[in-house]
Amino acid sequence: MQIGIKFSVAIHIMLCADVFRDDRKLTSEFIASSVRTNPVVIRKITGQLRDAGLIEITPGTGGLHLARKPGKISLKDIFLAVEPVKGGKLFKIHDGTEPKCRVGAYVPTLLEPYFAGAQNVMEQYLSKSTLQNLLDDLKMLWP
Amino acid sequence: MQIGIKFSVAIHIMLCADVFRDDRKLTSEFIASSVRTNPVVIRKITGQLRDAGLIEITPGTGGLHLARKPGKISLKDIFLAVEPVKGGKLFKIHDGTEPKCRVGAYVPTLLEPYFAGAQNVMEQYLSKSTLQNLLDDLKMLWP
DNA sequence: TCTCATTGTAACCGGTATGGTTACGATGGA
DNA sequence: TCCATCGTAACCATACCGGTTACAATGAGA
Repeated sequence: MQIGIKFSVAIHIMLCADVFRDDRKLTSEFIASSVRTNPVVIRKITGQLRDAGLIEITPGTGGLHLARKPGKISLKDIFLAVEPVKGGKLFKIHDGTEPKCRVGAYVPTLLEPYFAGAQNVMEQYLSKSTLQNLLDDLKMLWP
Repeated sequence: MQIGIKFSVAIHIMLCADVFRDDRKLTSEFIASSVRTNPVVIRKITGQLRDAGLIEITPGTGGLHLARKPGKISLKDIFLAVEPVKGGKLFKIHDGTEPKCRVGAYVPTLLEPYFAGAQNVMEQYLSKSTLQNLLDDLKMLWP
């Protein structure tokens, strides 16, 4: 079990959106060439980022840009935009347990807050890192 | 994308192991009746818990018991025992990105520490909750 | 030694998610 | 009107999930 690549690709897209902002029109074709995948894969993800209000896309002509400053976009924003976490719960809990059993009857209720807490600290952590942080790091890596 | 029910079932098994310790022999059949699933599902998970050194199982005769005190078993121990997180990395990162691109060339390296950090805080959180905490909570729920 | 409840494990199955691809209509500026 | 581009549906191969059947191996007790 792993969280899929849509999250990392989405971040890749957002970084391109800022870095190439003044240099070129950011088409799905160009971004796909940087990610090395199919343009439709990019368009599916940009669609989700747009729905979440993180980017704006010009249909027809083409091109996209960030909807807010990179310092105001967190990794949590991006994560929630593209990862289909069913019902917002990262951890599944088995249900339909035996109600006559001293353990089975309570397990789902019991686990709920523990799982919610674990998910919460992770999202909290992601919300503290912004696109700006990544951009700063990226520029440090450039020759 | 969600983390599967093996984790919650594994916790369920561990709770049974302690609660019914002195009352009955803990067969996969009995545990399955509490979880309301197939005994083989239980045996597959108990096999992983045994391999991780969290429980001991008597083949032939049947029955299982905790390998250490509930206060010494954390949710992280259980999580790592049963969830097949490939390569230990919770977040996948797309690879094969365009090396000639100022963004593509660095994205995988760039994201690594952010993702590791997010995974780390979650596991850290899980490591702070023990089976004993759950047992205490459970007893509070009993009539 | 034989019996029998139990565990370990392989094989299989339907359902669903993933990641990618093709195809085509809709959009909007030149 | 033309044309590059986006939006979206449809499709595909692969993998994973959760469960099920089947059967050999185990070990206590008659």
